[in-house]
Amino acid sequence: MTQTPNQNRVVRVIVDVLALNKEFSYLVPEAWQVDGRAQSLAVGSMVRVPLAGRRVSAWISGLDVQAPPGVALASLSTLRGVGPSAEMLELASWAAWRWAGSRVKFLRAASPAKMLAGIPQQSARQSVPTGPKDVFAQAFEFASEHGVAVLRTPPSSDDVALALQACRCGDALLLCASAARARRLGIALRRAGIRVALGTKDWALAASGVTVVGTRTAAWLPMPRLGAVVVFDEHDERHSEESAPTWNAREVALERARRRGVPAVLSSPVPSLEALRSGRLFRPDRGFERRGWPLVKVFDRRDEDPVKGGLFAEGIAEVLRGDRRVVCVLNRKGRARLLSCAACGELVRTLDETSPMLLSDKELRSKDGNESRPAVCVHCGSTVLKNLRVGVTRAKEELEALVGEAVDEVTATSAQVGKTRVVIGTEAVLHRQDQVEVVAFLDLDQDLLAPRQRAAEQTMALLARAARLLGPRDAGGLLVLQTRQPDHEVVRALLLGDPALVAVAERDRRRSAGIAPYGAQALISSAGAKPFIEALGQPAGVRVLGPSDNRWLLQADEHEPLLDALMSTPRPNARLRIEVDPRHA
DNA sequence: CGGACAAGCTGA
DNA sequence: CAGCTTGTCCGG
Repeated sequence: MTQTPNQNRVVRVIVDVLALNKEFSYLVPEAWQVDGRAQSLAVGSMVRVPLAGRRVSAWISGLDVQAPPGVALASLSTLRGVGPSAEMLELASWAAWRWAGSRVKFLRAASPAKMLAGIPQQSARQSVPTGPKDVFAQAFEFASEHGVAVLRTPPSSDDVALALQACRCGDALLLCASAARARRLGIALRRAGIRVALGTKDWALAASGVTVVGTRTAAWLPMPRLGAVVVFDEHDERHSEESAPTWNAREVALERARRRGVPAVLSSPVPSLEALRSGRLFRPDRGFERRGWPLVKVFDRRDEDPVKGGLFAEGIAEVLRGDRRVVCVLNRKGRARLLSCAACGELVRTLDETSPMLLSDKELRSKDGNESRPAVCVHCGSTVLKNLRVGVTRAKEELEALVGEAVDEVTATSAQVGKTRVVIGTEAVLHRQDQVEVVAFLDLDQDLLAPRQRAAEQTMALLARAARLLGPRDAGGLLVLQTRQPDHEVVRALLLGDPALVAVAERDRRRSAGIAPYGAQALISSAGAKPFIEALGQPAGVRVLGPSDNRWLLQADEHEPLLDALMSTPRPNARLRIEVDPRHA
């Protein structure tokens, strides 16, 4: 078989059909050779192709390929426009492996929403004046040499200064956890004279070669002259996609930086273990960091009169009354009730003190059912246990009585912010309110003891958000915690302004449980789980646990053997959900 | 995914 | 047995 050497006679494509994990070959129409369309075809170009009697969108994955033998090829239908670069195609393939998902999902994220015929390139690279030789500069210096640096900054740290530091390396990819924060940063950078693409709507601008600011989806924007990566609040769960594939923007950005050989800086007031494992930690001096966290006041509720002790600790009224703006947080996620001893105030917990036990049939039982004992306090032997659960709505009434004025309730569904001086709500209230002087966590134990693997870490993240709302220590804000666990590492970390305490405790927990980043897990569920597990067999280095509740858990010491096995196992013709590194397992 | 085609079910 | 539903296969 002969082939004309310089013309794209046959091309390979990835069709935009989620369930089709296969590539196809097509002929380039003769007419395209004449009018120049054939010459403008590139890997990543978006086309339409006939497939099984209909027309579907597709990405070119290979030019000038050998035609497969014995197949009558159809021709490309239309040239739609510019698509992701060959580099982004490869990144999408990597992400499909990393999160055991469809490459098509990632290619869609990397493609423009509106079709473009071409991209004009920006003129010369922008220069940004050098800044002070601070800890930001040190982190970038290290990352330029070794790839990744982790920057532990206090909650109210300066995003713009860090972003400018990144821009000194060239076009920067700057990922934020929320759209509001990304917008604020983008506008500030534009004001500083930096050319900025803000979010996926600016795909064409990004492709022309500028700095990119956005939320997790911006990790997929084209950046022909990428010079540095910063992930702000890298610990924030909003960097992870909730639905499968559950990809994480920090990991995608790191891989992108690694492939380009550009520095990546992960910044957070409470760095994740994933971050701490991927690069060296940089932080400002202890005094500076402490001053970046607000003042903390802990109400230790173990010492209280067990009969009188309601939702509010003795002495908290003085803090909540007055003229300061107050936000009270009471999370009532989950249905689990929480018991405490009416005599000594200790919480009723499992022997390892990690999760609450509930009363069922006059017996205490752990949530997983593995542990049970008579309804007696293990600390003092009292048989009188009381329910500590109070919902936000009732708490609001009690709070109104306590402070002697009206209190607004703010929930995730109520769109408006609270108008009263004192406001109460679930953690959603921390997203809504502004200009707050006191944040009081009325029941921190509920968060600390939540039946989730990462409860301590998530609580710390929540407290960091509250701390950001309050501002640095000299702003005069106050963080109030009501707890029966004043010695918990989260509480101590806050009192000392030292988030490392949580990281150390969490590291030990995860190491012994074999959870990422000290191991790899995948949760297999839905109707197709059973046939999939059967087809998977027993791959080397992978442990298959379950089924429990029709879900299987796969474990491995490293990601590679697990992900390779997931990728090479054929998918059954049924709904299948694979969650790599699940947050609750 | 969605069309094609085959096998299975229903009703008169 | 036509006419319809449900299942399985496969696409260039």
